[in-house]
Amino acid sequence: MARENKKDVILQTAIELFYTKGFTATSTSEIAARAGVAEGTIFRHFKTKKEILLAVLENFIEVYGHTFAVQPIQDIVSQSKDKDIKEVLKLIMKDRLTLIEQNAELIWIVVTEMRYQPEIKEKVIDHIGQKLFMIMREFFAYGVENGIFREGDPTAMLRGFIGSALGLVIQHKAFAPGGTTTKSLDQSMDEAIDLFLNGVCVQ
Amino acid sequence: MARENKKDVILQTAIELFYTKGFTATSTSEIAARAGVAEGTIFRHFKTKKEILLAVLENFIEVYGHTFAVQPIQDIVSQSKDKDIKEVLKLIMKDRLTLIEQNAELIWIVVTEMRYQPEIKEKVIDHIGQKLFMIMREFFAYGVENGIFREGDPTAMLRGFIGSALGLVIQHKAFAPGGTTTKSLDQSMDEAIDLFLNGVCVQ
DNA sequence: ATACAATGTGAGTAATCACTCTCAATTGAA
DNA sequence: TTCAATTGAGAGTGATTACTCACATTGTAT
Repeated sequence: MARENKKDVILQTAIELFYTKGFTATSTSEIAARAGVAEGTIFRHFKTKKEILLAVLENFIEVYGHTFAVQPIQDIVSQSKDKDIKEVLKLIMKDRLTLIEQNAELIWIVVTEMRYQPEIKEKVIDHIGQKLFMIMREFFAYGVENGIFREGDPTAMLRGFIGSALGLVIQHKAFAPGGTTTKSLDQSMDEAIDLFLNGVCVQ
Repeated sequence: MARENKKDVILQTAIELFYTKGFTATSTSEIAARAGVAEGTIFRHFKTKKEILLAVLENFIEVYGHTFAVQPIQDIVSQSKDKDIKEVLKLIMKDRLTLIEQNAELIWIVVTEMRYQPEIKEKVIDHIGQKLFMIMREFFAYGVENGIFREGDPTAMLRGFIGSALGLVIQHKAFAPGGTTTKSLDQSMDEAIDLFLNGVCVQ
């Protein structure tokens, strides 16, 4: 019941509802009811409903602007000395995939609403896109230099990686319940990473 | 002004608006205004607003249930005899990617709304998912048998392929205008296909 | 304890929503 | 032409929307 708490509860409830129902389909009255606060309280903390979405976006940017982009480089530097570098790469990718999977709700909300609201799109591109692009360039450049990756456009590699991750997440989040999927997420990740690294062709 | 025309005009307008604004954010009055009909006319042809979305879905199923899933197998069977099979594969993938690119609006609407409306999800899984899964199993099984693909789960391969395509489409549809992308879609496709076939690692 | 600002509340508001209803225009068959 | 059915139209409906406002409660500093 602390003061700062209510804002967080509202935000968390909003994320849940935005994910399950969509932004426009979620009413402020429903957020209030589910958060256990009065509707007026929402507008005490957020000027408009859209501002809640923007807060969600900042949450997203915070997570992915830092955790996603900065950490893996530190990891790869500290761990790549004594281990097989391909294994380290796998670990890092798995770590990234797990992060994506864990924040699938945030990702979904931002990616979908990005298409409808240009301001969000710009923010995402500015804060995530460029940073991610630069980091990935480093990431793949490092791999290329050490003879792990072949020559190629880092953007294409990044796109492929994100595509693989998205495919995984979509399958598990959207199709898994009620579908025929019996494999664990961990196993699927291994397959996806292997496929991303080695392709489908016989070598 | 023909009778059957108005229904088509309404549907087409709805697709445009659903794509640019989202389903719930699009009002029936706006559809009516943009389609140049009275609001009552909409409900003469569609019982509810949701029924318009279901009509969009059937449009989607029609296109992808046949054109997308059935035809490529016929193509690969008829063409793989005398041509380099890897080239045939490329052609087919390119064809599929183009189809996805061309129907990106339909795909977006269905994929997003699928998450919110269980009935749509079921229909998509029943009509597209399973069909696509079976076809792809054949597709990759054929490749494995002929020593083109290595052993592996067709589902993972399918997921990777769809991921690659999604990454491409997302990049081009969501980021391209205003972004730093200068490459043609064709070139990006080649890169994506190459990456999907051979992976990022040095062989 | 008192004062003051910050936070919480819920009834209230105008606008908009999906949808209905009544009636006019158009159609096709006789 | 005549009749009946289908289709188009648009004002009207209750419900719901995001948001406001006057007031109650809380926390903090003096």
